[in-house]
Amino acid sequence: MAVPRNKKHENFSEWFEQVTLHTMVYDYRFPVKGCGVWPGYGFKLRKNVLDVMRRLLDESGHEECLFPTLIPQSLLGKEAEHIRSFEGEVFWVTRGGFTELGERLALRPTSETAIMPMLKLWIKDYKDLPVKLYQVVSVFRCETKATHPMIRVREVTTFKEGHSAHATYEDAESHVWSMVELYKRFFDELCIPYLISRRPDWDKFAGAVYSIAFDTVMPDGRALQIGTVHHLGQNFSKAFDVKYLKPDGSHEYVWTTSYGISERVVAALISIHGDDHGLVLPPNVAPIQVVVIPIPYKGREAEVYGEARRAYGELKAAGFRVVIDDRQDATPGSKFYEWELKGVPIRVEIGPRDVERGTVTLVRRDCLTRTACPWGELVNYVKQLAERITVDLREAAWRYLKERTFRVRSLEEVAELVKARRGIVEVPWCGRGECGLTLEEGLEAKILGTAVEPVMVEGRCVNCDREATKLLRTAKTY
RNA sequence: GGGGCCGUAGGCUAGCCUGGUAGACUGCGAGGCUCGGGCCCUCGUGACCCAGGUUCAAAUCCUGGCGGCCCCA
Repeated sequence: MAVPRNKKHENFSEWFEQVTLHTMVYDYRFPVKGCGVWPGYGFKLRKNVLDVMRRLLDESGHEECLFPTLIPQSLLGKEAEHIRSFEGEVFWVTRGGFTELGERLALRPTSETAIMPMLKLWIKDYKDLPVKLYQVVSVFRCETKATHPMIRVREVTTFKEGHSAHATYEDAESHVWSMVELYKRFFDELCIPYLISRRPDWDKFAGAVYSIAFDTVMPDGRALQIGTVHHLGQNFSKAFDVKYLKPDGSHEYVWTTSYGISERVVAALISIHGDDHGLVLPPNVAPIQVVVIPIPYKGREAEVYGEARRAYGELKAAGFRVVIDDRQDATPGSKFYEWELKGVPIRVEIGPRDVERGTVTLVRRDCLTRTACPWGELVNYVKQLAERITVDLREAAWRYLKERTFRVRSLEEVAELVKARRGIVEVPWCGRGECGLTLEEGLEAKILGTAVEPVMVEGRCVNCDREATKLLRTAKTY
């Protein structure tokens, strides 16, 4: 493959598009703005990531469902605030064949308004609660601003949206925080670091009481929202008239929540771990975990290929996703290059030297270091190496996020850091919306919100100099 | 919302200013030679985003569309 070793930090956009294209993870050449294709290798990666999420949701009592893509205008518009925030970027289907439709149909921008009328049919009394469901679908937003492959698209192809309905505010509230915990476990498994913030009131999900969001920092220093959890209160249940019968015979509207992640998680995974050689994938989601490469030498071919096949067989039997690259028309060097680009976590090399010594050479993708492994230990070594790589990737990623998170006390400092796109900046804040909005405008940056975890807040609001009560996070965003 | 740059084989790109035969590298196919970090050689294959306009002649100039990148608000 004729790929120059792209410098990830020199031109991140280009690196991302080139690496995902050349590894067949994602092809952004489809001729519709903001729409990309997942070829086989990328689809497998995406599937492995989704399987982690499915496992976590299924274990927590969710049921996977599937709702229609088309939502009639009358339903989409039922919750006033909700529609107000989306209406500028909804794709509308107005015609079927040659005839105008009686009612316009929206390509769902998210599914609250498709799910609520069904909950109304499904929920009768308190025994039907809570309802916990999710679906993985495409959602559509006609982005007016610049689109970016996988990061800001018009068809979000991998929207995992969870929805729940509860009998009380408190039940919904506790569900919100248990979903925050679930998302933490999810990102931990993918070795993706995050900051969790309560979004400011002016930027919460349309129709929500409050929104909790996960952000990470990309290699160009911009923050990327990778997950959200919303407490929707009774806003949707009132708009859609979803009530349940209480034990005392009275009726009450249900309390709902919703929470989502998208292919942005895959984008974060690729961007955070990747390097100038290409992808670096955590073993648990890598489509191929181990590649075996024979290093033939004149006169020794039979032994080398034989031992390589033996290694392949042992690893396969042990349950690894393993391939053997025994192509005879490619040199070992070019194979190293290709499999590194694809991010395969562990490479097994077997050459004449290994045959003589009775060893196998293992190379880890993240740091490219070699170790010789005795034959009897192969499966154990690979297992341990995979765990080691996972731990090291996670640590390196968290170290990176910490290096990219700043805590300062003055307007000058935050302005400088934000303008230089150094990452996420935390500042003391009085908690008043007007100060937040003034900051957002003055800094030309997004206010991500306030730290969710307990933090010591010292100092005075960077905008108005009142006593600070909260830690405010801000950054340039996607 | 405003401004700039750009679109040439599968990938990366030269040519465009100054209109006249589209060239390299890589990939792909065949053959030979190699093989512990992208071997090499020969032959073959394959492209001017779309629609108009100007012109004897358009990849090149003009207008519009579609698509991409960057900067500013």
